[in-house]
Amino acid sequence: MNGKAIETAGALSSERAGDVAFRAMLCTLGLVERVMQPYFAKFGITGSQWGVLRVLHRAEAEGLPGLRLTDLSERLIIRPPSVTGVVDRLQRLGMVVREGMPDDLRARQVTLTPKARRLIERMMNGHGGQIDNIMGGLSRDEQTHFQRLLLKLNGHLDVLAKKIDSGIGGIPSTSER
Amino acid sequence: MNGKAIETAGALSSERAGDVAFRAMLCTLGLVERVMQPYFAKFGITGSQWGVLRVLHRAEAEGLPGLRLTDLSERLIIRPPSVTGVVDRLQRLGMVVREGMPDDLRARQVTLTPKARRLIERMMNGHGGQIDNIMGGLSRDEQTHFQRLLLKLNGHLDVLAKKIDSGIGGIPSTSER
DNA sequence: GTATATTTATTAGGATGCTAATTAATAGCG
DNA sequence: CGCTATTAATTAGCATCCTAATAAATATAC
Repeated sequence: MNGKAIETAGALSSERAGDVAFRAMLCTLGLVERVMQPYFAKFGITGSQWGVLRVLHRAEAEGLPGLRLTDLSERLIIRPPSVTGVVDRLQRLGMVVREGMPDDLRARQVTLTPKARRLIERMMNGHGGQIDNIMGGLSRDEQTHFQRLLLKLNGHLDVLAKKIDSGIGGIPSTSER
Repeated sequence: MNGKAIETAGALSSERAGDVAFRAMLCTLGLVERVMQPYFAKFGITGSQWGVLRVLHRAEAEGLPGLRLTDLSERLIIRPPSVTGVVDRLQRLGMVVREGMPDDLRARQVTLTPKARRLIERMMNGHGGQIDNIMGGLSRDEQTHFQRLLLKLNGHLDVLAKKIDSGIGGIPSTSER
């Protein structure tokens, strides 16, 4: 039940801005994934795996030696079971380690290995160029504006998502809106 | 190798606009999917399945009785094998039919069933409200602007994606940019 | 006219994401 | 203290997406 309705985002003149924007957004995201994929493949990992490495790298910069699966779940905005899978594969690749935590035997801390740190170092170099490559369709000003709109939209979506998570509210059905 | 590196899109002040925008975008994608999923589930289908139904509905409006798998692949911007899967499940749900084409025995035409048309009718009613719900984080003007930026970025990404598809170019490696 | 190339669709195998249900450990309440 | 509720992580089962490899039919080339 993973919804990824990507469609070419042509406007039918009769449609509202929100509608077109919505479809354009899904379309954009599909394209971004498609363009990024070969890039990550060159380093032998996937985009999701890079996400984990990146978050762990950031955590280190914050002074944290590692993160629990739950922390990763929160920072990556994916559910715990999904984290388990990605971390499993990263562990198989020798990129991370799962260590039991003394003070809470339920939790496991995920830590980067030296191998992962070397990879991150290597990837960080070309990363800016790759992003520029992707975002190059927009001018600097447009990128800034785009960013502002995205962050605002994200704030809104975050509220919606949290409502859904807490079971309350969710989505107003056709009849009650 | 499906890349979906969603991360919370916080800006580290030291980062460039493109970088933040890029992460915000991935983050948005994740949130949109998460919010849309329960909505589609209420109708017993997934977002991807809705994508197919919607495209077929549009095709009908264009006077086409149905579309080949390849046409769906192009319009949905997903690879043919993925289309096969989604259509399989829609067929199992009794929403579409695969018909052999007389003039080209390789191709199969996918057509909506009356059941699908009834569902589409029903979904179309609440759909605008759902989109408004999602896009409501932005004002009308912002939505319009957002749309403009997205379409522009899409044009750019389309070029990149086509380059990758044709094997030419691809991604400039770290050293050659 | 036959051999090769391209197109259409599918299968096989891997990675992600989700929900629901489980297991184990910690917290909290009476 | 002991029973219950919550939290952390995992497992099981679906649905999507992808790439690579096949099978079948059509197009093209010589």
